[in-house]
Amino acid sequence: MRRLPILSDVARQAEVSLTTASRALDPDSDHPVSERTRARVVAAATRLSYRPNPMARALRTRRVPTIAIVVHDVSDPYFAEIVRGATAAASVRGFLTVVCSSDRVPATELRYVEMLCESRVSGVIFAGGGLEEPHYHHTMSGYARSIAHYGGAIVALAPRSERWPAELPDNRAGARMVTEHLVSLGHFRIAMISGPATLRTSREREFGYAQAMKTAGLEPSIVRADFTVGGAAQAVTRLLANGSPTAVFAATDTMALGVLSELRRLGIDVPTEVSVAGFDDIPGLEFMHPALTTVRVPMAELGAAGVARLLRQLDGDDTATRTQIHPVELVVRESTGRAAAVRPAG
Amino acid sequence: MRRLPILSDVARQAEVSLTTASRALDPDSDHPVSERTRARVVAAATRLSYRPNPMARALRTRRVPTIAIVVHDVSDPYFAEIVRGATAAASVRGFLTVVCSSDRVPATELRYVEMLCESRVSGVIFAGGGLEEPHYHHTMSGYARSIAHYGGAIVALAPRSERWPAELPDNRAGARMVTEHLVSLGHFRIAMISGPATLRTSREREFGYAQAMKTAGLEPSIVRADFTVGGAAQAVTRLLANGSPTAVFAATDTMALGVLSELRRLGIDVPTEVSVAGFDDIPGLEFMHPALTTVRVPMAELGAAGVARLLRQLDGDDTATRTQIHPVELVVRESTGRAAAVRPAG
DNA sequence: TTGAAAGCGCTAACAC
DNA sequence: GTGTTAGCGCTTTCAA
Repeated sequence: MRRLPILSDVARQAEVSLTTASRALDPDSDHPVSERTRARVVAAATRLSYRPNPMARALRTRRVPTIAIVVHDVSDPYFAEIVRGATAAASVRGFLTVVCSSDRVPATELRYVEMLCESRVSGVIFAGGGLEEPHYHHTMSGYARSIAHYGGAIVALAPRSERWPAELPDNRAGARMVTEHLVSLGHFRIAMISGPATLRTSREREFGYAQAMKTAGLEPSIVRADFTVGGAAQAVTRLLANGSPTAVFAATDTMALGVLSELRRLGIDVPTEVSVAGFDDIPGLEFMHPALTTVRVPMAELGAAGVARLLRQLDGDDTATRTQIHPVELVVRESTGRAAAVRPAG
Repeated sequence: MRRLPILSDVARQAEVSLTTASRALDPDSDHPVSERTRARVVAAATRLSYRPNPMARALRTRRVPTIAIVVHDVSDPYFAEIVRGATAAASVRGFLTVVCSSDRVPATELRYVEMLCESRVSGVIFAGGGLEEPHYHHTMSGYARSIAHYGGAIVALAPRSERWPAELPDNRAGARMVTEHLVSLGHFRIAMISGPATLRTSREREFGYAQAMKTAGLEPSIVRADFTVGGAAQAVTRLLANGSPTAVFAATDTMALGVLSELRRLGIDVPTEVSVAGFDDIPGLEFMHPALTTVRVPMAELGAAGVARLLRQLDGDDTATRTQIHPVELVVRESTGRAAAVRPAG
C-alpha cells in the first residue's frame, strides 16, 4: 500500500462500518461492541499495522496528547532536572512534552506562550517564576485566559502572582533551615546573595533567611545577583564591601558555585574562613570541592507532580488545594563549618 | 462569542469567501489576492483576534509545525546545551520542539521514537549516538522508515551506524588536538577514559587519541566508563592500576569532572602531579578549580544546525553533503601543565 | 449491537 | 482575482 492505512481500510478488511471499527479500537469507549466483531477489527488493524492519525483525532476531540513546559533556561541544572522529571511522567501517560526555554528573556517567554496557545497544547507547566511587571503580567494573563478558554490546563512550579494551581518547593522553610544551620555553627555575620527582587522565589527564600536571622537576633544583609554563576561571582565584591561575612547563603546552588569560585580567586578558604551554602541540590555537587552544603529540592519529583496535577485538571478531578507545598531537606556537606571568629557580646 | 473564532467567521465579517480569507491570511501563498481584499480580511481577523486552528491545518496539509529532539539525558549539560540551541532555532521558524530524554535506557528511547512516529512530528533530531546492537538497530530502522514514509525528516548530531543526514563535531581532530597538547607538555604516559564501546562518539575520540599517541611514539591506554561523573570517578582506580599516568584525557567534560574529584580525594594534585583534560567545553568550567582544559564543541550551534538541516530537508532542498563536520577548538585552562616526570630515553 | 451521516476547521483543485 | 466544492481521517450523534 502506498499510503498509510486509515480507519476505513481497517473497516473494509474487517467488513464492518467505519463507526464500529472506531468503537472497537477505542479502549475507553463505553459503547457496546460484540466480542466477535471487536476481534475481527483488532485483527484487521494489526494486520495492516494501522495507527490512528493524531491530527484527525485531535481535530475531532479538540485535544492533543501534548503538554508544554516553560523554563527560564534548560541549561540550568535546576530546570533541566525538572524537565527530566516532567517529560518522563508525561510519556508514561502517553503525552509528549514541548520544552520552551526563554533563556531568561521575558519577551521570548511571552512569544513561546503565544505559540503554545495557538498550538492548543493540552496544558502548560510554568517551571519558573513570572515577572512582577504590568506588561508581562497583563499579556500572560491574556494567554492564560485563552488557554483556559479552549480547555487547556495550567500549573506553576514556582511562586507567581497569577493565581494558578501550583506545586511548590518549601522555599521559606528551606531558607530558614540553612540559616539556622549556619547560626548553630556559630556564624553571626551571615550574608545572603539572592536573585532578582522581581522573582517571588527570591523573595520567599529571603523571607525564610530574614526570619531565622531575626530569631537569632542577627541583622540580615542581602545582596542581589541574577541567578547565574557569573552574576553571583561579581556580587561577592559588593558583599565583602558590606562588611566581612563569616558565612554566605546563596539563593541557588548555581550562584553558590559562583561564590565559591570567586572566594577561591580571592584566596579566601571555604569553610575555614567563610562558610558557603546553596539551595536546590543540583546534581554533581558531591563531586565539587568543597562539596556544597545546600537544601534539597525534589526537582524531578516537582516536574512529575506538575504533570500529574495538569492531567488531573484536564480530567476535571482536581479538587485538592490550589497550592501544594513539597518539603525540602537540609544537606550538610563540606562547605559549611564552625565560624572562625566569635560573636562579640551584646 | 462563546467559541473561538474560525475562518468562516473572518470570511463573513470581511464579506469574502472562505477560500479568499484563507489565501489572504496565508503569508506564503502564491495565489494572487487584491490588496484591498487582503486588507479587509486582515482587519476582520485582527478584530476577532482570529487564530487558525493548527489541528485542522495539520490534518489538511499533513504537516505539524513540531519537531522532536531525542537525547540521552537532558540533565547532562552537553545535551542541555544542544536542546537550548535547537529549541531556540526551531521557535524562530515557528516550530515547537518536543524533547525526549531516554535517561540512557535504550528501551525508553525506542518507546519515545514510537510515540514520535505516531504523532507524525515533522522531523526528529537524534542528538545522541545509537546502540550498535541488532535489536535496537532493527527497531530503530523500522521507525525511521515509517517516519520517512509519512514525509518526516531525520537528522543525527552524533555518529551513528544508521545512514542519516548528520551534523557532527570533529571528534577525531579534537581528540588528536588535546593529546598533542598533552604530548607537547612533556607527558608520555597519557591514559584515556572513554565511554561505552557501543557508542561511535567514544570510538571516534579514541581514534584521534590513539592516532596522536602513535605519532608521538607512545602507547595508548584506554579505560572505559559510562559518560557519567560517578562512573568516571570509579574508573580512576582501574586507570591507576594500569600504571601511573602523567596525564588523563577524559572523553567528556562530565567524566573529567569525575576524574578531578577522585584524584583530589586520593590527594593527587592537578596539574602538578597529573594533568587532566576533557572534551565538549560544557558551561561553567571556568568557574571550577582547577579550570578544565578541554575541546570546545559548539553544542548550541550544533542543535541549531540540526534544526536548519531538518527544515531544509523538509523543504526538499538539502542537496549538500550527507555529513557536515563542525570544527572544534582546543581550550587550554588550568588542569593541564608540564609533566612532572621526564620521558625515559628509548 | 450496528450503521449512516454529519461535521471538526482548514486548504487546494477547479471553475469562473 | 474570487468563489464553489470536495475532502483530510476521525468521532459522535441519531436512527435502526
